[in-house]
Amino acid sequence: MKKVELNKISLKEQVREVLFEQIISGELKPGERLKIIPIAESLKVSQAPVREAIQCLVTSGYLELIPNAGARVKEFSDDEVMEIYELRKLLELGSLNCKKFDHVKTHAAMVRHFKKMNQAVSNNDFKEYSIHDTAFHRSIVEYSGNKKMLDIWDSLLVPKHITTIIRLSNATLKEGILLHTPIFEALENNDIAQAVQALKKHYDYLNI
Amino acid sequence: MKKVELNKISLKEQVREVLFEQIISGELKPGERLKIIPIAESLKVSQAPVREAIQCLVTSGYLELIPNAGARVKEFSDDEVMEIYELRKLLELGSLNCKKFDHVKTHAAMVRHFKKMNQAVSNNDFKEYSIHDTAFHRSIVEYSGNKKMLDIWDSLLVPKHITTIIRLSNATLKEGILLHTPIFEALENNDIAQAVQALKKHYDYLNI
DNA sequence: GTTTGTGATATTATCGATAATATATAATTA
DNA sequence: TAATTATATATTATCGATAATATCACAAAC
Repeated sequence: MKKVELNKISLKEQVREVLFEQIISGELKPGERLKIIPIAESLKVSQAPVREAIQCLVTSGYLELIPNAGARVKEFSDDEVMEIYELRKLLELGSLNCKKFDHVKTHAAMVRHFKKMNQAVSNNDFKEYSIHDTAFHRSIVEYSGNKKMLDIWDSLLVPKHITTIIRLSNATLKEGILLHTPIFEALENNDIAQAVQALKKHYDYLNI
Repeated sequence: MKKVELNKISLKEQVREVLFEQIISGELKPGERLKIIPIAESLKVSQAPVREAIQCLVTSGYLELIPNAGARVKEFSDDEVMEIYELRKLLELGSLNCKKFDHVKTHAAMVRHFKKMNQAVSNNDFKEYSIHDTAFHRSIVEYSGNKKMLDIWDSLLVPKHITTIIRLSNATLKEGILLHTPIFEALENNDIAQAVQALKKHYDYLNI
């Protein structure tokens, strides 16, 4: 019988996933340097796949490259964080106005994540809250019908995640719930204009 | 005296630039495969820098990677092109509404490029027209004050360039001029709302 | 005539070594 | 002591070779 190996992912890709996980989990902190040989040894691969994985993460904007001095986890200034939020707002509002925007699917996803967000508030579970808050917003862009738009929205996620996970408190969670309610209520009524207003208010509240 | 070598760019970066140039110039056509060893030999470098340059271009979305079968110049479907235009429209309109948007600098740049566009129409120079058309739109995003926004806008440029350069005719050039005039006239009067309307009309004309 | 199998070839993915460069430490001078 | 230089060490950038995988052409079977 022929030996079949489906889904055999390249080492480069596997290394990239490991490093990505370490970046968003905070195990690798902003500013921290990534050294090729130690990483290669710990993962029991040669330098090449590690180098390539790092290159990918640099191009994606998660790492910063200092020539001949390696890559570090990118640090985001307040200005950059503000830029990223501005873009998120723009993309989410733009998604609502896309011709192919599917408000039914968006609303269904929102109901699901909104419930989880409420549970997370009860349990004081910041991480869980953060996950569903993100998914809530993502669903708007997801059903815009514009894949490239979603790619770009996703690319803004890591810096957002890194910089906000620390600042969450129970009070902000409860405020968060209040900000999201009007958005999917508007979509429940198939009122896009109203949803746009509610989303604008959400971001206004964050001074964006 | 100590020998200083400024601007010594890595081979990977140099290879990336060469390949990038070949992609936007059309020398490498959509769908065409990039083979590492021939490229390495022709540029007189080893495989590693070529591989890394290709990885970068894949991550940037200019090339497509088929595992164990190399990279090809990405082909863009009509749907994808439409998505890209939707995003351009969104980013340019969003830029006009940015807090830090500098309409004075934008207008100055526009005047410059508008003149060149008119010259290009007289000379029937499609390439020159295309360059200044792009620069015209880019200046809106450039002076939005949001660098990340400009990065994203730039990343949409290659597919746009590849897919439109072919379709230009003298008639479309003349139409183009008419579409751009109201935009910078609005900015001349410091009327952002009017500029937004003019830009929307421009994209409406293209059915976006 | 179409499908399936087989081997030859081409190409990518990965490897570990070396050259180029930066960083850290010690020695030297003012 | 502070600044400078020399030396040692660490790390990246690049290299060319090998292993793994895909592609192609052609023969054999149905």
